[in-house]
Amino acid sequence: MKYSFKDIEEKWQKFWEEKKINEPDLRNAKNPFYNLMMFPYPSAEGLHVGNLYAFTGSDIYGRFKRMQGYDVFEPIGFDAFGIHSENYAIKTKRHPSKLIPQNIANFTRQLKKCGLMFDWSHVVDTTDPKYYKWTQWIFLQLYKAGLVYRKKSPVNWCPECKTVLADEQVIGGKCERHSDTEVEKRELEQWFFKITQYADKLYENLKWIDWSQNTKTAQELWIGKSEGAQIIFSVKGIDEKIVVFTTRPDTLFGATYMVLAPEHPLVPLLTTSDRKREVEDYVQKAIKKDQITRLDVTKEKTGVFTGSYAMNPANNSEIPIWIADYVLWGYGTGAIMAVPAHDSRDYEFAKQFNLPIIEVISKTGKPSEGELELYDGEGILINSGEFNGMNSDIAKRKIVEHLNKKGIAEFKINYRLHDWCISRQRYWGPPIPMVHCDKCGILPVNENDLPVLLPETDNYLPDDSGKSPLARVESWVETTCPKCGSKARKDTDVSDNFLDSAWYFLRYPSVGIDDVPMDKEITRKWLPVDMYIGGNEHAVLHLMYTRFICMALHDLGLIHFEEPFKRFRAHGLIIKDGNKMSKSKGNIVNPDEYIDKYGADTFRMYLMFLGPYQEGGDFRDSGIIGIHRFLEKVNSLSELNFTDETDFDDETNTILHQTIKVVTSDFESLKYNTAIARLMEFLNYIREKNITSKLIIKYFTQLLAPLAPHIAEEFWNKLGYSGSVFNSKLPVYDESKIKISNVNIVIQINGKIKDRIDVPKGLDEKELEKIALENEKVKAAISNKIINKIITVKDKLVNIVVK
RNA sequence: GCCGAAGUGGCGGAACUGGCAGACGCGCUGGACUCAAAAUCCAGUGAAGCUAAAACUUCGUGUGGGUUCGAGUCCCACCUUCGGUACCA
Repeated sequence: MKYSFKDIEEKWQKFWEEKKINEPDLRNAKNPFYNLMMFPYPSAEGLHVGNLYAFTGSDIYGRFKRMQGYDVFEPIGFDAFGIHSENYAIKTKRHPSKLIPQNIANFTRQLKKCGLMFDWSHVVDTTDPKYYKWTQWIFLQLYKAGLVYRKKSPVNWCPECKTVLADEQVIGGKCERHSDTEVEKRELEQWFFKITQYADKLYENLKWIDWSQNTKTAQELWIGKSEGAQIIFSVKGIDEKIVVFTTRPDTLFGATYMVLAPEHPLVPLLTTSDRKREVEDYVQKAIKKDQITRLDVTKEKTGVFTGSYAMNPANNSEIPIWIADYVLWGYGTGAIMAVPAHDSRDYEFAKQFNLPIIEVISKTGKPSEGELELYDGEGILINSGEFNGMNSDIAKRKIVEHLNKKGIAEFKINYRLHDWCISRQRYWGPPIPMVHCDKCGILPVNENDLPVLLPETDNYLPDDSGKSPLARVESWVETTCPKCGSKARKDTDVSDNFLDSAWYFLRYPSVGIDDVPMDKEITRKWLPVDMYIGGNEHAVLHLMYTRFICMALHDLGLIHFEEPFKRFRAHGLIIKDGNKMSKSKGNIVNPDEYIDKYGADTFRMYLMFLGPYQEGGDFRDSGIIGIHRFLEKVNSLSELNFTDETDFDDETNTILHQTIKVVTSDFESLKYNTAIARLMEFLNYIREKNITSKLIIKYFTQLLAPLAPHIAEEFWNKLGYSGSVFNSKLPVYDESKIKISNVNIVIQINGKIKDRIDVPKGLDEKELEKIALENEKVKAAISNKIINKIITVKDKLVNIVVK
């Protein structure tokens, strides 16, 4: 019989939808399992193979859990606000409010063909006022908790997007959305979320959360916790202090100069009149320099002397104060003590400007001979007064303690992480729910007045003014002060798209309940998420922001957990012809074509067969046919006359139960490629042995179901079972049925294989040895040699070592 | 530069705690079926050597060393690719 995948897939998709097979009872489920995948941005181009790869792998896991008896909730939604959507709308000259619903409809149509176990009754669309009302509400809760503030500071400005960006959205000095647009620094007043207040918790929890290690490492590096000390340096002849941060207080005696970032506020004060011109010149240039050149490590160091000197508190020596752009205003205190002997950057700078280099750490405890080379490791202190001879790790503590008594040093932990700049000067996002009143200042909108609706306007293009297009919609901007009632103005920025996605999964189970963002009881039942699968490109974006938001909501008593995901696994990337799939490379694959040609089951399995799910794979058409043939063979099983046989020979039992065992554990560890290989082997066996037992076919169908849901349902039905195969329980393997009576052991001489023979399982070492020595090939090979020793491994091998 | 992952047939990839390298699939070769082709089925398929054929021998998991009776797997040094990060004091 022909494998008419089209009919089969349509039939079962309809069945699932009509019977609400994939809609668990969220209030009464006994055994909840929340299976989450990263919701897509609904692009106009439609569903991408990358999306489908991510979804399919997650879906297989969800279906697998379901067949283990869980009530699985597997929702989907659309991350439809944001610059990406808006830029596309601008490009194609269609208003985002018209374009996005079309895209969502198209995505929905495509997704419904892919055999995914979505609960379509709980869809989130971030642009729906019923959703973004609560996004704004979360903003207000954080504001009330003191986690939101407004500050004028140098922020990242993308000249292409014409908006500010958070640090996480600047990739290598370029805009996340425009990989060839350099981000500029602009001094603007913006809203920030105090994510740094949670820096330590974000960092520490990484030690126990069950996430892919590479994701955790990325976050660890981004948060960049470093332990050290702050030390105060006084300035000669001026009543000012310079505070520095260092992780190496043990090298204090080797500090031969200081460096301030060009933006440091003390710079004008420290500059002597004779140096003024040079310094101002340098500062001007440095600030103007774009990020890329400034951060280019390979270029020569530049800097300028201020004319002032500081006192090294260790030995009261005078050290010159310099300004250089290798010191960053955004990190630590924006000033350093430079220890050229033991820091590569200081070393380079000192060489360039002929500054003194004093060795204070050496491996031996004695000064190095010959020309002094950079050494940035640990060691023994020299040239350090009373601390000489001390180990650097002890000296780190002692020196700070010593200075602390004088009140000029303290231990300090610094983070690389910066506060999250949340405002965007764009149109397509939730307006920030704040009001500016001349009398009362800046106030939050009353919660009862939410949502602050995004105004309809055709004049939504961003401009270079540093103001959002919303500022141009006068009628919308005008409002009344929530406190005094007089005329006031709405905040005209919208919030970052990553705020929308920071809490979408909190909303899913409560979709349809409109008086609260999250129903308490349902949230307690379903959250935190049991399994989250997604791309690692969000390691320091979405995955960091969402942890912060949950921690904040937790501390506000709004949710009962601080870590949103019990498990997170990053899937690999699909590449084609050695490259990431992208429009610019012209190697985009449209899943529709393949699904039309081979069916969703084939395409799903093919994607999973490419390689280990957590490592990704190389997309090439040629392999699809193999999976399609496999499913055709599966389909042809339906021509069998099934028997009720339930007693099988040892071989069949062994293969059956081993297959169940291995496939089940492969599903659990997301090794879908080997699970598929196992099922292929099993099918080959069934065909070779002409097995017609209904029971065996049933087990096979169940194991196949998570991978190829449509054909599995069809078969389930053909076997005479009613309802959905996904309401059945996966078979559990029985170890006692795995009977191997004979094992194939290897006989080696000096580690080289001479023969392979079948012996009964469980023979002891002596017996194996005897068999090996009686082997004809062995006899021939060792005839006149002396046996040194014999190594036997039970059920595996005998190795005869001869001279 | 630093951090991480990986390098296995013609290709995608298997190989549990060191113990039969190349599972499974693609491709290719030969055969069956066919007027022929496609599809399907059967057999073979790491390389070299030696054979009429088989048997057999040698080599073989990026490179070079090492540990071990035995290394794709462990250790050291290096090379390459991919990903992340980038003057973070």
